[in-house]
Amino acid sequence: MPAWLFKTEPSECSLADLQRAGRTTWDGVNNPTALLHLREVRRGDTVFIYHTGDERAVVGVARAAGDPFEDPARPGLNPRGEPKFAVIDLEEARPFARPAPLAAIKADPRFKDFPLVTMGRLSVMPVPAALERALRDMGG
DNA sequence: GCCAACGTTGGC
DNA sequence: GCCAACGTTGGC
Repeated sequence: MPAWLFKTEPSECSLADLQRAGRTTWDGVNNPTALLHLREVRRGDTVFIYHTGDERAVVGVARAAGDPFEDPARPGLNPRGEPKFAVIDLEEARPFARPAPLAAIKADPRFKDFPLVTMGRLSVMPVPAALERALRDMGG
């Protein structure tokens, strides 16, 4: 099952918020590359949640509750005739026993090509299977 | 608060 | 279509 990493500012939508809400629509992705990745997520996929700002750590994991769909709040088509903005529902958010800090991820050579390290502004990215195992080892 | 990286916008 | 200016993200 593919895995992904979503970034969020915890003051906007934290892992605890996701947990509290149960099933939550993940919206607000604007970056074209991030949207390309978001459209590839499928129901049941694993979604690691990363907190930006002061925390800077992968804090837990959730599950895609369905496939991506057009953002009802932002209708409109891109130049290729597809809906411009996509969103997805997440569920089953649960925290890691120990958050995996960005500093530890950066220090681990297995992550040297991971977009979280190499590409600061990407908010949705694929997590290769080997790195999914590495993240679970680090975090719980 | 600063800055690097990247995207977007608008004049030409 | 080019490119300079500006905006945004997010670490430091």
